[in-house]
Amino acid sequence: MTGDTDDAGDGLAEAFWAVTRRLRHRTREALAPWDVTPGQSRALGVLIRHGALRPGALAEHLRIAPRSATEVVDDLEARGLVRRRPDPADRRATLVAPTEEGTRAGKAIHAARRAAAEDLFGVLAPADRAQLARILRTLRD
Amino acid sequence: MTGDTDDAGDGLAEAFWAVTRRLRHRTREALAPWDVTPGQSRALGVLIRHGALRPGALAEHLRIAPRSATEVVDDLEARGLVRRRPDPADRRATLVAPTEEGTRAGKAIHAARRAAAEDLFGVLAPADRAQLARILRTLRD
DNA sequence: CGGAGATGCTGAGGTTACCTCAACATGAGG
DNA sequence: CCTCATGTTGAGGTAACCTCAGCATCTCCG
Repeated sequence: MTGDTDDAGDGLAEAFWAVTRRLRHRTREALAPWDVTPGQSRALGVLIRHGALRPGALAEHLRIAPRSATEVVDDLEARGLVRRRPDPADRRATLVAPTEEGTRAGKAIHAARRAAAEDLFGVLAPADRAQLARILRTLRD
Repeated sequence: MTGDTDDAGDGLAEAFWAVTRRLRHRTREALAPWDVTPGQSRALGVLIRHGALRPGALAEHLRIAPRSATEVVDDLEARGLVRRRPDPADRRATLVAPTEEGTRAGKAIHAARRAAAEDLFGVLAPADRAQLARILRTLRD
């Protein structure tokens, strides 16, 4: 009953994890020059895409607890990549926004991340690349 | 120079990460009934595949520090899934092997992990599945 | 208008999964 | 047999998360 999918399914998951590991490894290397943790770079990316956010909102985007967002922001602020300012609309709240330097770093990081992926997927023939993109989109939904 | 790969490369990496997250999420859910950490299940898998191993050798397979393997083994031993016995060939060393129950749990975990992947990749048409497997193997090497 | 309760941030302190370093027992070669 | 290498583990550290409690402020309702 399952004979026709046995090794295809099995090999698929295994191969997928292997490729994931490779991609993660390259991404990590590509991000090394900026000396930011993956969590920090994710946070910076969110802030650049969304503009100023409260720590709580940032936490939601990152799917971490609000208290943990405080820490990420602390770290990014210590590196001069973001700045806290009081929220004019609510005196309890704080708005976190990338600094000039943070925006620059964030964009460079994004580019490096993309380049790392490009480097890995670059070995594929254009047709395979299109196939892969299509299949991955199917799996994503 | 890069115009022809822009959106393909970009979408690819993004889609790949999205699928990875989905797969990780399902795998985590599938493993929940056993209440073992990913690290523990990896270690158990290695021990089942390789038979008795010294902590140091286990650490190499898991790519963690030897000291950390001691901890993983402690946890698995506390759950009754592995057992330590003196290495007859070297009185400094210890051999770690799955118990009967550990072997059973390890195999069940492996099956659950495979089923989770099968569940995700199962939405693909057989031809797509074959394409994906081929492309992933290319990327892996 | 004046509480009562909700909300936003953060200090304090815990957990997990890793790490390094040093101690101790044992092995192996000159 | 003495020295140096090796295998495991205790002690203690770190990073990235967590919960809980406290304080300031907002919001709404009577």
